[in-house]
Amino acid sequence: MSADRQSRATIKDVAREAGVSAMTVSNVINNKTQFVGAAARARVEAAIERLGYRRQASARNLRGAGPRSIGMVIVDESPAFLANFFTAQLVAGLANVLNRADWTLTLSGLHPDALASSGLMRNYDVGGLCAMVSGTRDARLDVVSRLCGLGQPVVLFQEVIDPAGLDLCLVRQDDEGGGRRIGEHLARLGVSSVLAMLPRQTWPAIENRLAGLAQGFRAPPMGMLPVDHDDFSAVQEALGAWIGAHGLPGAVWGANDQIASAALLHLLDRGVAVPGTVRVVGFNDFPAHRHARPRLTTLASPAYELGERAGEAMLKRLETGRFDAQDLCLPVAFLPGETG
Amino acid sequence: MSADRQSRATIKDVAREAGVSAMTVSNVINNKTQFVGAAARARVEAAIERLGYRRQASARNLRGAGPRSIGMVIVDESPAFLANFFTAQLVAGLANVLNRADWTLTLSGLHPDALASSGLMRNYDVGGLCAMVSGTRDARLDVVSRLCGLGQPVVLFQEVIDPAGLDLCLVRQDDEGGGRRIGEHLARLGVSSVLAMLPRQTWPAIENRLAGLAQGFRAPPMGMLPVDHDDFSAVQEALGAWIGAHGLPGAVWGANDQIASAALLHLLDRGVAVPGTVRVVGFNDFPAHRHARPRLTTLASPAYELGERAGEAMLKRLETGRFDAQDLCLPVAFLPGETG
DNA sequence: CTGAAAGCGCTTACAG
DNA sequence: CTGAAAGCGCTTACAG
Repeated sequence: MSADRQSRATIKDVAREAGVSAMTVSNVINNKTQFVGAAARARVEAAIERLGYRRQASARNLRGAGPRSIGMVIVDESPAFLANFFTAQLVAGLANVLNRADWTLTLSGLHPDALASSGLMRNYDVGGLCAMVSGTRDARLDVVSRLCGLGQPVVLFQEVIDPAGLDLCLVRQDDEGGGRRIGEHLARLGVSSVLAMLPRQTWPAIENRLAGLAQGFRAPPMGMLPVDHDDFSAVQEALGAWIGAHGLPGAVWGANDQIASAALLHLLDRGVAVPGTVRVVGFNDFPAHRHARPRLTTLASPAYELGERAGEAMLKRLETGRFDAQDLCLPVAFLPGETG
Repeated sequence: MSADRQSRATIKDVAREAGVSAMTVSNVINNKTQFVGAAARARVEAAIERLGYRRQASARNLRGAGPRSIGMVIVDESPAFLANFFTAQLVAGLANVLNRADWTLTLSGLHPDALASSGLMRNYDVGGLCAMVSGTRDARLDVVSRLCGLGQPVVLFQEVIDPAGLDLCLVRQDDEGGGRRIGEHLARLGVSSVLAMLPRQTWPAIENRLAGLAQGFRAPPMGMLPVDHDDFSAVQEALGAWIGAHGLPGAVWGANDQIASAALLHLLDRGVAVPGTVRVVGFNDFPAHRHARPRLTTLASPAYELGERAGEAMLKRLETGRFDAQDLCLPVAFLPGETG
């Protein structure tokens, strides 16, 4: 049905076809032009074309400088690990940087319990690892220590731990600065009090947003409401109950746009004027929300850029033997909408 | 800073440490239990643990049955190739199936112009290719013929071409059936006329949806309006202009949910009652739309399952030498909302 | 500028 | 049940 394994042309076949040695073919493939005459080069290129030769990556990696692939692992309870827009963008940025440099991206999504027995741990087939890890702080630190124990460079997204002494680089967005920007914005508008709605299982990124918010607002939120952020109705019920007990806040801040959207629609359903009576602000702009009515005031994540920066840092690390910096922090952009 | 290349333990190191031959280590790693005594096995496992040994994939692939990785290539003009929720879900499904079978997923996004000179074409480092290709029909067919020319199995998503004689399997959703379902639904409600809004650069999937719609409605749409589906305002302006010329249709069908959402909001802004005066229906449910008000009536895509099925088909093909079937078509589910 | 030899770390095929 | 030899297709290191 197709060209099978035994019929695949090797470097020797190309060499014979072109009337040169295998070495010369290798030099042509690798663009070591200083070692190859123009005539030989042309004959080799013609032979490659004629035979449909493709270099076998495994053989190259074995003798050469190791695997030319970077692993991206997303450790998450959910099998639909890319469902998240933030993650998908980040992976796209990473893949593009690597591909441009002739590196490959090996993507895997892993349940926390599956990590220990995964091919990622048992096999050596990538030159370095990028990771996005969810779960409790303990679970996350466990994953990180396993990955770092592999003796390969690791880039960790959206995490805050001390990288000293580890072959580790943190790549994250300025969640604290973003929170501060929101706090300042609300303070300037004369908002009296803020209700913060947060995912039940909190994250360092979220904690930083919250810390920034308190700083910028020059006061802590009047309330902190943990919610099941994936469950739209649960978020709304929680807000309803909170308002029943405490009355309307001056503003609701959702730690991400899913929460903020749910809160916004709940307020509108209650007949509360937004932003007249209550202001609503989110975090991590999700393009699908951009056209919802009314448009949510939020912050734009540099997710794609985070992926790019991670790729660049990793390639540089593999080249030089060490990470230039171990903590890269990208700014987030304020995105004024109609709700806050 | 870390265990470097020269310090990586090999199968020989493990063999020496365990007091067995390299062969026995290999047998343990590969679970060929019939060839290894329990005692030897235990000593090998202990040695692996002690040395932190990981099998080198390149060496295994070179001597063994070839690369244990599948390539997923997304050929798209946009560098943010995963921005699309459909694609991201599909990739997640594919990755999970492969990882479970101890295969790896190599992801790349490629601009159409970059394909010819890509590592994908020049190197042999995956056992098979899955592809999602956008662009005009000619451009897409060109990509497909290049991929099939590689002499490796190819799984192609959401495309309709004749796979006869090719080592090719099509994996797609039942776009025609989905369109028919919508047509029947609107006909049953007594809708008099349908305006179809389609992406300017049309796709086989979209054409099939449209064909199904006409069948189910027992009449072609009264109008076909091509729009820039990525541009929210452009979609709205196009609809406004169309209504100015032709009056209100009985229903608007958006070929995808982005278009339908934009159309819906335009109608509401004009003060048109939805679904009272005009019904609105989309296609390819996007979770972020599920909670927009009013909820869009649409169809749910089995995107994650498409990825899973593709992975299963590819693994089976690599095992048996041929695809069981060359055209897999998954059903879509009708998702009634409040707009149609 | 070109080539013959050795070797990367595994697995295959075979002998005991 | 265990092991010594050969070889996968490249690149490295060296000789001409």
